[in-house]
This record gives sequence, C-alpha cells and structure tokens, in this order.
Amino acid sequence: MNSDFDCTRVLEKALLETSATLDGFGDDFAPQIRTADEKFGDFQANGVLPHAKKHRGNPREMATQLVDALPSSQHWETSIAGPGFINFRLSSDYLLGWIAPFEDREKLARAVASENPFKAVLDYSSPNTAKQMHVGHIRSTIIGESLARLLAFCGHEVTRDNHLGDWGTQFGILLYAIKRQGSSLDDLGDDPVAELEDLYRKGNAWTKEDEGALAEARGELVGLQGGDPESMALWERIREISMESFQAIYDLLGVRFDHAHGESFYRDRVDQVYDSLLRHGICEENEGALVVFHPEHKRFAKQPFLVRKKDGASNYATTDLATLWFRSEEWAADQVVYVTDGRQRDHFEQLFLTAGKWFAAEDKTLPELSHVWFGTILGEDNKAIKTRDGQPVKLADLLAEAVRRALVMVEEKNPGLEPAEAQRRARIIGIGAVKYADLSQDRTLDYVFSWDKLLAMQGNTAPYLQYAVARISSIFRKLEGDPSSLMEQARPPETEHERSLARKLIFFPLAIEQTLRELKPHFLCTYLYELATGFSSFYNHDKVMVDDSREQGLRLMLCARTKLFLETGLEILGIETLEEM
RNA sequence: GCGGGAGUAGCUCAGCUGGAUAGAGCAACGGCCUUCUAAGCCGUAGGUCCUGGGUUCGAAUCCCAGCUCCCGUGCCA
Repeated sequence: MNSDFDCTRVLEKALLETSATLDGFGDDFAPQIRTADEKFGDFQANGVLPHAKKHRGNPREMATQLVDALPSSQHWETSIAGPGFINFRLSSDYLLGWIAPFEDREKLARAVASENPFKAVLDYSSPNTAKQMHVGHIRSTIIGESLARLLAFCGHEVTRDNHLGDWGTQFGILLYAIKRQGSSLDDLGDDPVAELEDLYRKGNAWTKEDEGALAEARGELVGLQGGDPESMALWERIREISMESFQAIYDLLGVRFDHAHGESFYRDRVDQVYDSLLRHGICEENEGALVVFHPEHKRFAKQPFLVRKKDGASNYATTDLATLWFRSEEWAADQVVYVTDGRQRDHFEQLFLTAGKWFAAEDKTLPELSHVWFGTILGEDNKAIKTRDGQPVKLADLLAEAVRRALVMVEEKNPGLEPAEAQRRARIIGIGAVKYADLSQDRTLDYVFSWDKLLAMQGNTAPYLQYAVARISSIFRKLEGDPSSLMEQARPPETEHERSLARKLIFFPLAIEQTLRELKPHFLCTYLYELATGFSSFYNHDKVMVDDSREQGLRLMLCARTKLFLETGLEILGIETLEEM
C-alpha cells in the first residue's frame, strides 16, 4: 500500500520523527493513531498516555512537549485534549488533495497494491457431490469469494480451488441404491441432484435394516476404490450432474473457481502421505489406526489426529495433508486460506501442527496457513441446520426468493420497465442483499436463519449501498457540461456535509487494511455503509447542481470518488451495482 | 471432565485489540417529496455492556470466580 494513501501512517511517521529528537521520549514510543470522533478531529494519537505511564512522566506535559516540537504543518491542526490525547484535524486543502487523484479504478488499485505480493490459494465453497447446496453452504461460498477478490485487489496472485467432497463412504451406499433401483443417471428428472439425494436416503435405509444390503454397499465402495469401470462411470456422471447444479448457483452468485480438485483428485496421493509421516516418525499406530499426537500441545497430546482409519482407508485428514502438499509443490502457494465452518477448528489446528512438522522433516517451507472459520446458520430451534431431519432451505430457493422479492420492489418503483431489465435489476439487488446480509456480520458469529434478515432491503443493506451508487450515476447523467473540467475547478470542502463525506473517503485504506489483516469482510461492509450514509446525508443537504462552478466541481468530485469507492468495495464483496434502480 | 465460542437498546448487530458522553439498522413516535431517484434525509425515545470481584489515570474490551446458551472432544467432513 502506498504510504501516503493511509493517513495514519503519515501522522505516525511525523510523530515518530519528532519524538526521536526529544530527550525524554525514548525510542519505544508508539503513537497509536486512530480515527477520532468527528467532534474532536479526524485522527487522534493515543500513544502518549501509556508511554507516559511507562516512563513515569506526566502525559499532558509529554503531549505538549511533543506537539510543540512537531514542525508546523499546513496539512493539519493539532490540539491536546483530556489526559493527553493528541487530536489532528486535517485541512480542507489536504482533504481535497488526497481525494483528487483517484480518478479511476486503476489509480485506486495502484495505491492499494501490496509491496510484497504473494501466491494465495483459497479453499472455499466445497460442497459434497450428490447433494444439493442448502443455506448452510452459503457462508463458505460468499465469504471465500469475497476474500479471494480482496486478495486479488491488493495485488496478490489468487488461486480459487473448490475442494469438493466427491469421494468417500457415501458413494458405496449411493452406487448400491442406484443399481438396486435400476435408475438411469441420464433420466433423473428436473432436479437430478434432489433425486440422487433421495436415492442416497433410500440406500441408507436399506443398509440399516439389512445386513446383506450393507455388505453389498461396502462391496460397491471397494469396487469404486479399486477402479471398477462401471462404478467409475457412474461416479463420474454423478460428479457431472452435481457440478451442473452447483454451477447454476455459482453463476447466479458470480462465483468462479480456477480448479475443482475435490478429494478424489488426491486419492492416489495419500499413500505417499502415510509413507512420509511414518518415515519421519510423525505418526504412529494406535488402536489399529495411524494417528499423530502432539506432545507439546496441552490438548492434542492426548487427542489424536487420525490420518488412516483402522480399516486402512484414508479420511479427510489424509486428503487435506495431500492437498496441502500439492498446493505447495504444484502451485507454489505462499498462503493457503481455508474457509470452513468453525466446528472444524480442532481439525485445522491439528492439520496445521502436523503439516508444520511434516514440511520441516521434508525440508520444505510451509505456506502460511489460515483457517478462516465462520459460525453456524441455525434453525428456529437454535440448533444447526441439518440435512437429515427437517429439510433445510435449499440455496437455490433462497436465491430465487431473494430475486422474487427484489422484483416486486423494482416493478413497484419502475412501472412499465421492460421485463428483462426488471429481472436483471432484481437479480443484482436480491442477490446483493443476501450476500451483504451474510458478509456484514462478524463471520465467527452463529445466526438463526431468517428470510427477513437475509432479504432485508432497507437500512444497513446492499440495496442501500447500491441506491447511493445509482443516485450518483443519475447526477452524472443529468449533468450538462464536462465533469472532469468542472472537477478541475473544485474548491476545498467547506460545508459540514462536504467535509464529513471527504473525511469518510480518506478512511478507505484503513478499512481495506483491517479487512485484510483479519480476513473479515464485515469491516469493509461497515465502512461502506458509513460512507454511503455520509453520502446520503450530503446528498440531502448540499445540492450538486449549483451555479458556482468551483462548488459544483467539488461536489461532483465527492460524488465521483464516493461512487468509485463504493463500487470498488462492493465488487470486493462480490456485489454488483446498477446505474439505475 | 477438558477445550473453544457467545452474552451490548424490545429485536438483529457494530464497537478498529485499554481511550474521551457505548454506536447503527429494524420496530415505535414526530417531521421532510412542484428542487440532482423518499430503497432516502432530519429529529425523539430506548442501556445494571450476563453477575460479582480485581488490575489503573481510564475497562464492553485485560485477569479471577460464577451463571446461561452453543460447539468440539478416535475412525463423518
């Protein structure tokens, strides 16, 4: 990130350069620049207080000493308040100077670009084949996509991998059910994946009540794993059918992957994992299974990480290790981000510990590993939505309902709009609403599924942000004259709302940094919402179409920059915008 | 049992890792459309930040104890 882009860095640098010249300050001073309450200023430095405590000084005196020594600047005014806060109020000229250069996406992207770009692999969505996606799958897909876009926007090289659950014991039962029922996979009706799910349920019931059926299902699994051509062909077809149904949802969501190397992709690579772990003495045999213990860890010293079941089969620990190896070896990943449910935290902690030892033993550099976990979507009973009992809402149905509700509003507000255009707007608004509803909440929190929560279109929602963008577009449509030549004449912000909006704009880098640091999109959502409220307030108080060309120039510039930041931020969230709503 | 997450306005949630008088949205109430899109703006009301201690200039945030809910804890992922 460009160092002038983030004002906190500019102020921090100024304070540090000054404090270094002062006798009493020492070299351990941390300015702690934060955004300030608007009534105090734009930024504040809190660092003098703890610093004074540490050095047994008087904080107010030390703050005074520091501020007095600070070279006078045309860019900001300083003041000292309370026990020793240093407040900075940026000058109007500085605000204008900061905002003016961001004429387009390119200039913004260049300011954001990381000095140290790396290769990141994002592992997200990851549904199970032969099953429909339901609301429980929405979080990984949406959060993962958003983080992929964020990393890419910050200049990193991103590989998106859909780690499908396409291999495992369930296929024995499913193949058995298909053969017993004599089903044709090419004639499963309108909703083939629902049909597959149904077949699995039947198969499951049969194997539970009948020993013979269970044995046959196991036989099917062995056959599949042994590469039996007929079984393999069925399995392939199941994968295709599933991918088609997933793809319809991904298309609607605007999600795309570079790869979909599911678990099956690694089925021939797991033996190498056992061999290597055994050779290095990382795993051991225990109760017939191969397990990894971590004696140095208080919990995982006793709680094993199973890498091979006692029947000799691999499990997800094995494939995850093989997958990580592949991503490191073949894709040269510097970072791997896993976006999954929080209930898998133990698994990933053990995976990371094991991988650390394994890579070290193999003398390989371990990529930086991040488990980006999220809370569970709960049913009305406060329990996790389960596929088994009670049908969870299908993801396709949720999205369809979102579009339907948005269409009602679009038609109400634009009577006579062409149906195709109304449909297009409804899709962008409805899907945006669903995505934003999920992304705007801290991902680690559970929430209870609610149509009204996910499909809200008023207040802190995607449509509100999209609406701000649409209103700005409308201004530029109606403008007579050349916007760029008007903007060149812009005077500095003066009115309360001009200043307030400009101030919101300069916080953009902070929001990006915070979101990136924590890999939590809700920080960006909060920022964009505040930017949009700042704009709405400005819009209602200060008319853009005014006679004074310098005043109009500034207001147009504020509109243009707000639009760019909102569009860019929404694009990172995976939310489309509209010229007209 | 052990480990983890959560508890903030009637409801849903923020609160930038210890800062100034705790903020939004929804719901409620009252204003604002012959003026750039009212999916909006302005205002009013609403709080023992689960409870009790502690640490200090200063705590929703940190430490201890307790209460409630949720999750994980060897062959699912």
